[in-house]
Formats: sequence, structure tokens, C-alpha cells
Amino acid sequence: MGMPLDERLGLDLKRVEQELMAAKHAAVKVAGLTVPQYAVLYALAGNPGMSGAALARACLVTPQAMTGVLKNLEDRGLVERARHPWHRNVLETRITEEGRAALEKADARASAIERRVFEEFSAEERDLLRALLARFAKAVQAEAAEQ
Amino acid sequence: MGMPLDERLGLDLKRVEQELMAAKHAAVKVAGLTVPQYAVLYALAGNPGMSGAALARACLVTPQAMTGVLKNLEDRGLVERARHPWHRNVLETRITEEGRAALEKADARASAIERRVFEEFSAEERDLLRALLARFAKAVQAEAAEQ
DNA sequence: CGCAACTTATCAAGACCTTGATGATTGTCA
DNA sequence: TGACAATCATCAAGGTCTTGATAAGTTGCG
Repeated sequence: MGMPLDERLGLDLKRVEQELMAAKHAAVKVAGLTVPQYAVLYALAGNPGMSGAALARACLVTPQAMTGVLKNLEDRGLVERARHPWHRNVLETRITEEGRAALEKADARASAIERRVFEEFSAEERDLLRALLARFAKAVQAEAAEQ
Repeated sequence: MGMPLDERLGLDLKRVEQELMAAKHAAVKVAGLTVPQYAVLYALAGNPGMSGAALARACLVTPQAMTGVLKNLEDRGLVERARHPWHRNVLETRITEEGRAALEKADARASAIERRVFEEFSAEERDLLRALLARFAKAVQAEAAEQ
């Protein structure tokens, strides 16, 4: 069968990503949030009134997936949604006071993880890692485009 | 709020992982498989008779998640399950002929992606990337352990 | 022997993601 | 003005993942 497992760099990548997601999940859980919910609140804190479609693009998911996340956040009163005055088809979403409190509680821990990772590397190493990851993605895209 | 977005190495990691998953998803889809299903069939091809719990560990998911994946594979006749002769509580899982056919079809494309990534880097670069990712994971674990 | 600890398997509930399909609204252009 | 394309929101179906809880078989030790 295809490639030997220990040559598949994708496995190394996946393991680290899973480790990161597990840690973030545990971190934001104390604020009663999931990782996608945290990402939405983070985006809304910086850009009040974003549409669901815009949030979907910012969080790298489909609009359908965003609908579900926003529904959960709205049910729990962490965000509010209202029709855009001009574009009646657009629902403007805003973070509530309660949502901001949850976000800050979650961000304290989630940021600590990113900061720890950031400090693990020197500036040169960070650039190097980013460059290698970019080439990784480029290779994936190149192969996907051919298939 | 916590860390600036462009300093969060986790985002670079996530983007590449998403790119890889999307490409793999599309690759194995032509064989009618999902990525987790492909991972299970791949493991079973090399280790006939694995238990669901062992598959869960091999695929880095919970046993509960594996139950669902195996149910779908069994419903479609791609794997067969039978009680272990001694350990009556264990269900031995084996890949069927049909399952092997789907696996080979999927693996041709999935392996091509991994091979393309492999060939993108020199041996030194691969070791470097692996080492950086390992340090990334170590930093995440260190912070998670403290929280 | 008998009970505790571990492993295995699974159900249930909740959340998320995807593709596909459906409305509603807005802007453009013939 | 009317047709059309683009955008936004959402329902539905299928699959995956999580935690929590339950049940059953195996193992080991007092």
C-alpha cells in the first residue's frame, strides 16, 4: 500500500494539530465555550456587526456550519442578531456583555497556549516553521489540483 | 485581547491541516470513503483482526467515535466483525474484499498527496520540520499541563 | 473463591462539518 | 422594467467527534 506510515508527514502534522485542539478545547471549556464558538466571539469582538457569511469566511468554515454555531451562541445569549437596516437579508451579529465576559475568560487561557508556543521558538525558527508549512500547503494544493 | 492573530502559529498550523484534510477528503471520496474510514481500512489491511479499541488508539480517536465509523463500514460491507474465540468480549474486525478494493482505490490518490509533500522537502528539511513540530507539541503540552 | 480493576463495546446527547437544495434580497444590465 | 447573477440565511441528510453512562467479559490479587 502506498507510502510507509513513518514517511507521511501528514501524520506528524495531524498529531500536533490534535494536541493543539485538545489543549484549546480544554482551555475554553472553563468559560463554557467550544473552540469554534471562541473563534466567532473573538472575531465579533474586533468587528461588531459581521454577517454570518463573513464570520464563516473568517473562521474558515462553510456558512451552513456557521449557522449552527451562531444558533447555539444566540440561544445562550452570548451574541445578538438583528436585521441590517439597508440590506434586509443580512443579519448583523454582535457580541453581548455576557459573551464578552466568556470570551475574556476563555482568551486568557487560549492565548496562554499560543504564547507558550510563540516563546518556544526564536524569531528565525518561527519564520522557518511558517515557510516550511507554507511549502507543505503548496505541495498539497498542487497535487489536489492535478487529481 | 490576548495574542495578535498574526503571531498565533496555531493558525498557520490549522490552515495547513485543513488544506491537507480537504485534499485527502476529495481524494478518498472517489472510492466512496471518508478520511476516518480510509484510516480504519488502512490499519485493518496491515493488521487483520484488530479490536475496535485498538483501532481507536491507532486512529487517534475515542472508542465511541470508532464505534460509529465501524458501524458505517460494516453496514456497507467493507469490514466484517466476529467475536474473538477466547476473549468473547472482543469483536475482531477484518477488511472484506470489497473493502480492500475501496482502500486500494482511495490509497492511490491519498498516497499521492503524501508523496508529493514528501518530495517537496529534502531529507534535512523533513527532519527539521518534524523537529519543529515536535517542539510545538511539547510547548502545547507543557502549557496544558499547567492549566 | 470472590471482588476490584481494567478492557471492550455501545447507547445517548450535544456540537460541528460537509454537500446539496431552497428562499429571500440586492444589484446589474439588456 | 424584467431577467439574471451574486449574496445571505437556513433546512436537511450524512458523517464524525466529544463526554457521560452502562454493560459485560478478563485478569489479578488478597
